[in-house]
Amino acid sequence: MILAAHDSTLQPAYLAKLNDQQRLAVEHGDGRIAGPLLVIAGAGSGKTNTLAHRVAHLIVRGADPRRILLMTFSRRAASEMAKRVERIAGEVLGRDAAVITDALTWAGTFHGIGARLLRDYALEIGLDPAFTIHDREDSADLMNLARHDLGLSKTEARFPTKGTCLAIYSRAVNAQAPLNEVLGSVFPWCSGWAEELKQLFAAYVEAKQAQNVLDYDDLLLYWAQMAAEPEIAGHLGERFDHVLVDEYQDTNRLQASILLALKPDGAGLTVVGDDAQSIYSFRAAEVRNILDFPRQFARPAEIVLLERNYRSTETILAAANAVIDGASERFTKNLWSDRKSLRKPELVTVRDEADQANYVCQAILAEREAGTALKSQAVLFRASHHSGPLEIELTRRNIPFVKFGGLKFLDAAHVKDVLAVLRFAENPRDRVAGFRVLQLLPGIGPSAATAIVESMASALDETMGLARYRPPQRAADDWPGFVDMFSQLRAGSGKWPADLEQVRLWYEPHLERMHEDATTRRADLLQLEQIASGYASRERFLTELTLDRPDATSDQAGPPHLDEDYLILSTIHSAKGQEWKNVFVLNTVDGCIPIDLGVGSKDEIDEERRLLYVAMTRAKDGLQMVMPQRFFVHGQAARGDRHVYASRTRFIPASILGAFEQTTWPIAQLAEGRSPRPEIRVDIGARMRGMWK
DNA sequence: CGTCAGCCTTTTTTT
DNA sequence: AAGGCTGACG
Repeated sequence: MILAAHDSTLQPAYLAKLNDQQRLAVEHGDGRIAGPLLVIAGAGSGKTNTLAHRVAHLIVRGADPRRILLMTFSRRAASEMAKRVERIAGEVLGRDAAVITDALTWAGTFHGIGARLLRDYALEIGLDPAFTIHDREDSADLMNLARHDLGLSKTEARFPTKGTCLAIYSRAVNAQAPLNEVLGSVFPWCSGWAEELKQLFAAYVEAKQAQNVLDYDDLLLYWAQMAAEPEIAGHLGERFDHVLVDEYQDTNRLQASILLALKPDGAGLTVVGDDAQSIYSFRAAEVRNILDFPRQFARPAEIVLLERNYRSTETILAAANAVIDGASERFTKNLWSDRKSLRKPELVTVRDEADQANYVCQAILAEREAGTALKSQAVLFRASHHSGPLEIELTRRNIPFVKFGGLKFLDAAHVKDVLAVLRFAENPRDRVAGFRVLQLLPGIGPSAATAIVESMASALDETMGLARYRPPQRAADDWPGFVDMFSQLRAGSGKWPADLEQVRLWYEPHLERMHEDATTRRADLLQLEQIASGYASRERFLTELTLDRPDATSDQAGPPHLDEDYLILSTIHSAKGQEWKNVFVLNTVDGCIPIDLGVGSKDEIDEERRLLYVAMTRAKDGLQMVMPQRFFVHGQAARGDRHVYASRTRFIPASILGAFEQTTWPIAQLAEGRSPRPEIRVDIGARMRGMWK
């Protein structure tokens, strides 16, 4: 033993801080490569902490950190994990810990790790290592090109849109299921197009290969294919002594097959998750992955259950347990906590979304007066747009906030434009990028852009092909400047992030020509330059930005500085793994959660229930769930704008109301002796408008 | 060929 | 409420 100096009979102090179950998980194999381990970790049960301890323990016991593969759901989670590992290992190893944990280089998301491995093995699997990665929008655009080429956009009956096509493709890849099965079970309204879709997907795959681009799914698919190749599989598996996976309930079949290929006997494999928090089945996540894990190997996995919750008060947990108890199928038992509290979670009835926004604002400010920083409070919601009215109200009242989930600033047209220029320079075969960039020039539309891209593809050297092209008369003025910039970027004197500044300077005149609000947009580009300076090279920047997009939108409220206090707004999905002292859940009504889309199969409804459970279990001390009674619905030409009335979410039936405190806001409505108003309401405003329609 | 205006559908969550 | 497709105009 290399680290014999550390007496193994003497327990390191960090182990004493864990409970029995946690210690079992940490000490499994006691630092050596052991059989597979499954940790079922309920919400707030110290999951991250336990996993970090396990990694630290492995290192303390002599494992080589460069040979530990740690896969988390987001990069934020990965760096958080690395920090904790360093702190824990530091207790034993002292100053050396920082050096040792710096060597924990294989920590990241499945997709991020996949991208790195594919660049590494590119030559062995016939891939050009300079590949660029398409995000979902880019993929959809490429799908659309193929869709047009095949004449599918002009069919008699409506062919599925680019987004739907991509969703079908992605589902089939990630679930490892045949097209017909996917169509039948998830996209029944597209079943009639099976043959055309097959053709389309074949063309899509060919286009990706011709252009040397990979989409998100490819990062897993190529990895899985590579790992299925016996010679490479051996090499790959040898590379890592320990493989640890967090949030295993949200992995799909493709990811499970990668793990199995990496460690066929499960040796050194640890997975952690909670089936009650599985909320990504729309992404083909497969709960069966975690349920079936123990039986997957010749040597069955050991199972450790973490059921003690350290996060929430008893009353919050009681309410959350009551909600999840209604689920039809479940693996884990109820969590328990000994954090006493007299305060039950609140169910707050408000009149409409405007009142909801007002209520939340005043409640948040009241909590802050009572000493809870804005940062310790969060507002969660099912769909990104649910927070719209609240965002307006927060801005009006000058309450700083940061929103996670939903549209990101990377999706803004001007940011995409600039990134497309960089990607086009990085990989001139990337047609989606080229197409977008070329059409920025006035006088160049779809057909000229196609011609240019073709001319580049047929030339030996892309830059030469570009330079040789004679632009249309109307584009003549802007053409030389563009070619100039492109050549310089291609020549790649390697000055990063100077490249980005050069692109911005070129782009600014176009920005002003195309957008009214050029000033605010330019601010975004400057922010992008800030972000860019944190990356070592153009390739790293492009790859990592695509795989791990900064998720807060820079908002009208202005990007809060790091030292400032700000409120957190987040979709429930993006709130995964986080916790706050005080949590508000918006729109706790049927139609919002569960969301009222499509038919809503039993499985889908179950997932919505788990979503509400995840939202509730984010709260440590205070939980308030707001129920607006009516919603304003736009559109529907026949009816015009109108109100619809909502009722309490079906996941909180009358039988469990006892777990909640029910209140109404504004309080005036509860005035003494005032009887409840009849449920008849008239929207006078809509009537007045209706008079003129 | 490029651009702009108007009509139609679609409508969640994310790597 | 937004994006995509079509058709008319320059």
